[in-house]
Amino acid sequence: MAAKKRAAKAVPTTVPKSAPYSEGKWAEAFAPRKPGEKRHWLVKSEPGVFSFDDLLRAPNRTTYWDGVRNFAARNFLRDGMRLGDRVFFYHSMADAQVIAGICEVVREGYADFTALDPKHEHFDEESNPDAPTWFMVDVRAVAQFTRPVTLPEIKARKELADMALIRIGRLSVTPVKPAEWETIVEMAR
DNA sequence: GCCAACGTTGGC
DNA sequence: GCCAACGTTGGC
Repeated sequence: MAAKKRAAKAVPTTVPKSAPYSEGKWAEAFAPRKPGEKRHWLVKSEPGVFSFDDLLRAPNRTTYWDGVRNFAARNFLRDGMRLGDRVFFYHSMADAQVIAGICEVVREGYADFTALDPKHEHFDEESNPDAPTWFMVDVRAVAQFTRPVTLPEIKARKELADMALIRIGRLSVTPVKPAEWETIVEMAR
C-alpha cells in the first residue's frame, strides 16, 4: 500500500486474528529488545503525494505517518517501531523508485486521527475512536542520500534478495535487518 | 495500461 | 472453514 496520505478505500469491519508476535515470520521485529537496541524499518510514500523533500521542508523536518490501512503495516507502526529507530524513506509509484533518505521515529504509535475524521479522505467509518484500529508514528528527517539507492540496484544485490521490500511488494511499512541496513547505507555513498 | 501478488469479502 | 471473486498496490 502506498501509505502516507493515500489509503485503501475498502476497510474491513472486523480485526482478523493474527498469530502472536512470538511466532511467524515477523517475530524478530517484535521480539523484546536488548537495552539500547535500535531497529530499522522502511516506509513507502508516493513522492507525488509526499516526498522526502517534502519531509525536509516540513516544520521541524517532521511529519505524522498517516493513511496506513493494512494490518501488518499497522502492527509495525503500533507495536514494532520505537523512539530513535531509523527508517528508510522509499519513493514508490515514481518515475524512479528509490530509497531517498533516512528518518527516525520521534513519536511512537498513536491513533491515526485521519481515520476518525469524516471530512478526511482517509476516513474509516468503521473505526471506533475508543478503540482505534489504525495507528501512525511521527518521523523526522535525518539525512537525505546524496546518491539515492534505486530499486534495480537493490534487486541486483544477492544479499538484499530477502528484503521485505522485495519479497512483499505491497507492504508499505516493513522491517529492515541490520545487515540490509548497512548494505544500503553503503550503497548510498 | 497491464498484470502479479495478495488481502479481504461473501457465498456456501 | 473453504475458496472464488474482487479490489488494491505497485512494478514494469
